[in-house]
Amino acid sequence: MSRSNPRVLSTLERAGGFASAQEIYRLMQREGESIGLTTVYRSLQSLVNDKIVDLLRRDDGEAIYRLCGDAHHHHLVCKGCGDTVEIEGGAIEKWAKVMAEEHGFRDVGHTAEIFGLCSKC
Amino acid sequence: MSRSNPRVLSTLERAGGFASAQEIYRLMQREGESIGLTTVYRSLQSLVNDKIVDLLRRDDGEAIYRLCGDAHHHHLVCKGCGDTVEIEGGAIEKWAKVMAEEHGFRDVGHTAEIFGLCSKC
DNA sequence: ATGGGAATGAAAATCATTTTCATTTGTGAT
DNA sequence: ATCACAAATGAAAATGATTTTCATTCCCAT
Repeated sequence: MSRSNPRVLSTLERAGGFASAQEIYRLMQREGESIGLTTVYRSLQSLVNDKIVDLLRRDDGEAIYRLCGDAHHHHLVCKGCGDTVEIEGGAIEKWAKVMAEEHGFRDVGHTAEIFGLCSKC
Repeated sequence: MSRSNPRVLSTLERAGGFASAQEIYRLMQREGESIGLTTVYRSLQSLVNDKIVDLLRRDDGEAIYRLCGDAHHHHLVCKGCGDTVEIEGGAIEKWAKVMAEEHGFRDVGHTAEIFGLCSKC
């Protein structure tokens, strides 16, 4: 077990709260921080465990980590600049619950993301 | 460019219409079919291009391919047995559209999956 | 100081996926 | 049938993210 290296979290924040492990590593290197890739991965894992960051996937399958508030929410992501807005998904919660019941599923969770081009792109 | 090897599609069907490239490859081997992993990947890519199968991601980032009907729809996936139900998502379409407009996004698409335990698991 | 557990990181291992490239196959023209 | 050329195939190597190994360093309580 290991605890998160605080510089990793602070770098993720500085990156706009949205980056892959590799990107965070490169960013820290560029800024002259001395850290190993292994530690970046371990710190991010631990942050995910502690539910301080969310783990999403890029289209190519690469893991991206996103700093999150406490509430359950969803993302509106710009395909152009990667800008992300946290949005509320009351409609989804209801939909998921109804669909699950209808098909006899229990213990359900869900994912929902919207992606498009933001006004700037 | 290359066209899809029909045995790949037929194996995906036989697998319940839901499998990763590696699984399809192993399955074909077990059944004595002579095929290369490369061809499996190429065939699946081409099927995705032709919109005959959907490309999703496992939690670990591995690509999974799922045979699909024509209509836009979502999935209810069992975490236990992998069983998948295609469900309709009218509520989501509306939600996505509203949220996008609200934040000035255009050209939007979305993903939404529900996962849980089916009645058998 | 000192002993032990936690943290670190370099290097190797893993694993899915893609690329390269030489070979085979299919097809159409002659 | 034969030749020519494009498409398909697959073995092996390359790539790239992530994980594991393991030896070293740090830190803290005694």
